[in-house]
Amino acid sequence: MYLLLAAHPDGAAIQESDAAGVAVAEPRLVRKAELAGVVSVLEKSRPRWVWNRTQDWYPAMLQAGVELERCHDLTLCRAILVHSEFTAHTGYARSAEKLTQDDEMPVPPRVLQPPPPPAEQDALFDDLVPRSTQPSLNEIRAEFAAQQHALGQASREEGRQHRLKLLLAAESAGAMIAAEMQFTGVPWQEALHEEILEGHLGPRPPAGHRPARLEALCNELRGILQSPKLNPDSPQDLMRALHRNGIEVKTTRQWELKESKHPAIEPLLEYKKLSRLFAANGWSWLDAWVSEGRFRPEYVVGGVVSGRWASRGGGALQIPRQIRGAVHADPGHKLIVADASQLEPRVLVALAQDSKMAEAARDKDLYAGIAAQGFGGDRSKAKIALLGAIYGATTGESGRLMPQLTRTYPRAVGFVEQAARDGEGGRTVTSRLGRSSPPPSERWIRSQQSTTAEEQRRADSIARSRGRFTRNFVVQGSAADWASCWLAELRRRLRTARADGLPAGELVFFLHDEVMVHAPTESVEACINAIEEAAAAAKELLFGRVPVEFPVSVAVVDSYDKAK
DNA sequence: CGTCTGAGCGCG
DNA sequence: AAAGCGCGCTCAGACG
Repeated sequence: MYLLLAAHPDGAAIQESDAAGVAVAEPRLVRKAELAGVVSVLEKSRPRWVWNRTQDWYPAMLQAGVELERCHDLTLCRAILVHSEFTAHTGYARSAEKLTQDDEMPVPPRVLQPPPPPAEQDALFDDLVPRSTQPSLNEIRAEFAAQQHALGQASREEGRQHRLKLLLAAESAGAMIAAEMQFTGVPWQEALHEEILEGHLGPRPPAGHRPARLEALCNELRGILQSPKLNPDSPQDLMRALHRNGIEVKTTRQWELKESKHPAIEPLLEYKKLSRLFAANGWSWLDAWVSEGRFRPEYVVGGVVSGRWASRGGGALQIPRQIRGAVHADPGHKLIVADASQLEPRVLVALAQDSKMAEAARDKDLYAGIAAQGFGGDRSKAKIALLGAIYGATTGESGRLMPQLTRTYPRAVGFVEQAARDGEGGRTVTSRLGRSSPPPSERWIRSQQSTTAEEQRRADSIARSRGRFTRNFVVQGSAADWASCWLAELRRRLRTARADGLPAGELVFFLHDEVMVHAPTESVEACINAIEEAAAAAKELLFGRVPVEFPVSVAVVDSYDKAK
């Protein structure tokens, strides 16, 4: 059962349709004030809600205490279907404008409208219905029908249609999970965060001032470098001061500074580290992003072309290890932090069906397995070589190890090499579930008409760059497919437990290949089972019964810094 | 005054 | 030794 939901001048319009997007009942108009109640009643028949964008509707419903099971996010699904190679031959994809590699927009609007301005926090029920211009019910129905039709035309070869359908469901589930996690928030103890800050920086300084510890280091540097007005935050200023003191660096990056033995280096590196903490995750960050013991970041599902999530505000996907101690479970609760070990190389094994590498992947530590098979037991070499293959390294140690890797694993290396050649040649590549890379950038297209030798060199460089992108895309994108399925399967299991009246954890954080569940202590064991079952289910959904393991490492902790 | 870019560094 | 993929954020500095 599909329920289409659209904004309407008086509130919202709801209409039931079949799987093809054909209306099977009259539309029903619902006033704003009644929407949450009506939706909550309709939810009992477990429909799939079809709406333009999850973030226009779902956050306000969560505020009103209404949780939903499933949806079809037309905007996210459109972005996938328009670009997917599995539907490239359909009228739907052909008539759509494509974004290119250098575009910013997630998807060009056709039926669907641009995003509304950010919602006002204090007008909850007004926001239950999106205010700005929104597609009408007819437009929603037409777009849904067009998407379902395109999906039906997708190639059935090798289960492609099924995989793409799965991707759309997982992406839509992801949108709901993102809204739910933002609503729930990451448990964050401000007092612990402040302790960490004070321990490193000293007491909170007045606005516009450096904390005591940074001030002291700054003065020390000014003395050592004989530069009384030095601003260590200015790379240019700093560079000049270093050169005046005979420290001949080309950049002021950490690794390059570490080369030098000069007495200024140690306090400088210390300054940089602390100044980063102060600027990026200091007291102002705490003021801006943490309230009532929760950090509520905004996730951007589909924010990365590969299918990974991005985030907006608060740097949610870059919580530094330094401050992870502030992420702390509530009383009577635990944090369950699970990550998929060495996800990308394992995904490569399954994609390439490399049975030799699959043997190595039977080891809980894949890199150790690889090391044993061809790198004389040297784990770090094995790791560098394999990551180099996935990223397209050509120089340095990683580049030197490539021939050895290729000899041992011709299928796995051949798979990423093919993706690289496709990208260099301007073709698109596709993840396991059917998310395709964007077509080449304008630069790539223009560079093809090069005539002079100089232009040709430039063109080769642009092509190789695109090759590295597509090489990585197939692996990163398929890993993102896996992670989306993992997340959706985990959510399903947690919801089932809760519906059965059992104590159940809540998903509170997701980071590419890692999830965090905040769980009542008595539910920890069940949560761990759910996490592991979901991982196994995700593998089977993507690859079927292949002899490749996707082990999950699970830590049950009070605070995030104790995981890993 | 605001907006943009590059450097640098945080995360996977 | 510091590369090869994907991001977001802050600051300095340049520009309009």
